[in-house]
Amino acid sequence: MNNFAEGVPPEFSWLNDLNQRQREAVTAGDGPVLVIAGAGTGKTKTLAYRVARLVCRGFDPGRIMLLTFTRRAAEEMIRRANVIVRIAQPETSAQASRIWGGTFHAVANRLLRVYSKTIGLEESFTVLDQADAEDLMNVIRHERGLSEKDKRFPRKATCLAIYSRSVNSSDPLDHILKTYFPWCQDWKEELKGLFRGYVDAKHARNVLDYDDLLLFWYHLLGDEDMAKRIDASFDHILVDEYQDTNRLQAGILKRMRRINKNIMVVGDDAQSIYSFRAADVRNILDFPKQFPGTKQITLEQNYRSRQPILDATNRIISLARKRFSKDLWSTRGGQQKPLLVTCEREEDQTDYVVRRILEHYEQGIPLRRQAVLFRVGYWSDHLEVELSRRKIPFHKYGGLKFLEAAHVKDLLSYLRILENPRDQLAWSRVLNLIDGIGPALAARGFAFVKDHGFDPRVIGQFTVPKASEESIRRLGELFNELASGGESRVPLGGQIEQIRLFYEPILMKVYENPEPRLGDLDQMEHIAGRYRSRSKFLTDLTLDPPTSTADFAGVPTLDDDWLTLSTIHSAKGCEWDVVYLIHATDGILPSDLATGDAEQIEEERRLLYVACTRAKDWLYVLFPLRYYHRKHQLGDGHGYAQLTRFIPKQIAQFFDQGAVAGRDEEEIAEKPPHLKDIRKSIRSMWE
DNA sequence: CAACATAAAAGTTCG
DNA sequence: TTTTATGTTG
Repeated sequence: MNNFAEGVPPEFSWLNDLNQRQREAVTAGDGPVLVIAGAGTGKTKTLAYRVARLVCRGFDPGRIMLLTFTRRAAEEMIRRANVIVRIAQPETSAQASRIWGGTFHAVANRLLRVYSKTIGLEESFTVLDQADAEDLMNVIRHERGLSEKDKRFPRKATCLAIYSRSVNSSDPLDHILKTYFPWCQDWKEELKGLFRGYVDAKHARNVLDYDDLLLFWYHLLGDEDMAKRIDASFDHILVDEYQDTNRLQAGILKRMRRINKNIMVVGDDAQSIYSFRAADVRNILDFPKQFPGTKQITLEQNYRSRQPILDATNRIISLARKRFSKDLWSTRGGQQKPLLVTCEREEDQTDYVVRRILEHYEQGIPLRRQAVLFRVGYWSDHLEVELSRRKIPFHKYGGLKFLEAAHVKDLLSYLRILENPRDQLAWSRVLNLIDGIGPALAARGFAFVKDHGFDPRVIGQFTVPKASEESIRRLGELFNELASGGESRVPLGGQIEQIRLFYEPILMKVYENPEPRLGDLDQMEHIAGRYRSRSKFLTDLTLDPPTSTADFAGVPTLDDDWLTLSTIHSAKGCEWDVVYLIHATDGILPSDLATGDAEQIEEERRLLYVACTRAKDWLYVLFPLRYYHRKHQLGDGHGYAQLTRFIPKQIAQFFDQGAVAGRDEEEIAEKPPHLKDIRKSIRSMWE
């Protein structure tokens, strides 16, 4: 341990920012540590300080691994750690940015590219996103004749879900089928065959899916020498959101720490909301068993929410079946209870939310510090329309992603071919786009390329019907320019430009409404401008897909201000001054799709808990009584919808209650949360 | 063999 | 509403 020069403030001066428990976690010595951190208890801060302290004590940042749930979380922690390091030890040259930080998947990708040779993986492998993986699964499904109508074999998405759960939970297929996919039980043998075919197909195409990233990492560590080598190259491992890791991830950590036992995991069992990804709360509950000698620290002081909000959220979670008992408390007092607002119709809910947003805005809370949360992406549609109409800027997180749009996938397919010519999915996409070429010809075209040593340039010589001759020749020319002379010759931006020259006429013809799609291509080119390497660009897009329009817009200017709309899942780890939870309706939260068994319902309860604990000062829980356009069947159509079952009477009393009726009627029985300053509003019209 | 038309069925949350 | 299997036509 280097202790640097005198005159530097002793480290306890910056450790004073922490409470005693946090400090214990930050300064914990060697060995396994489990931190149970309730919502808003300074989890990010604790991890950032821990990283900073390790760096200050002389650990090489390149030998620290920080696993988080999103890349943004990792970047934020590393940024904060860097700031602290620079204050604590201005003379150090240690850069926290050299840390191995990111999601399990992203770190796996990085490790696997280093060790690819040892496990018989070609370094140029590409990563399939979910849609690609589904498509590939579908190819095998057809090949094996499992798709005839009378068979009613599970659809591609279901097949992949079953496969994925098997991989991630390390449970036997039998058990998975019985528990989660009982209607597919009769297909056990066929599914096994399908999965074998799927694994082979990925191998042949030199691609990995998301699950493979973890699986290959796990198996890489299965070799004892290799495991020792990798173990020895990381002094410390820190894991955030441990409650949302699955068995496979736990297995990886176990194998990463066979010798060195320096591992700290942080999480909150009350916020476990990813069981659909095979996350297993037992991971965090059993951690002390997996790592004997674990030091356990619980953080209970909440720095986020005002006490009345905590009173309500503590009650909500207190109804959960089993949990690590902890009661959050805050020194942030206040009188304002959270609000429970009954709305007559969805329109009333929208009106109410928009009005409150503007009021808070005038009160001095910028849009950036307000957020609207919902269970499922499309439930914000109505609100989005209204926000656009009123020109209130917003960014939406979660829900459909740009990358899933067909035209974006088209464009990326050209790049993927250049990167990995064995990627048959990309080939069939690109070939099918040419008029007159369908699945059969595309397959022959791929075989043709394969017979010529996977050189994409030869596609120009592939014989096709007259109508397609010209197009295929130009495709050959395109690849000729881009694939010749190594990657460096044409910069990524130029590559995309040339591809667009070829692709845009096709796009105009194939899609009915091409204008907004052209705009998306502009944005793709714009993002690509930030990358030098094509391979990095492609993997980044799949491992860290842009989740909102904000990611596309690049660095926002300072005076930009926008409201956040987000699914509850994407809101994890975030906080806002004002939070509006819309559609807190039974049937939506809990989702009708998730009321199968008690465990699923419990998870929906935690979802509500996560949503409510995002709020610092103001919390609004809204639910409309009536739905006209029923996107899902809510009970028996005509009846009234009901408030979520997770806020029964005895809990509702921790909320102030209000109701909103039609547009023209006034609010009834509601105590306004603050006095409206009408003069100020009127005046502000002219500012 | 590609392209379009038709009918039925499923439909979340994310890396 | 979108996806998926199948039927019909050029």
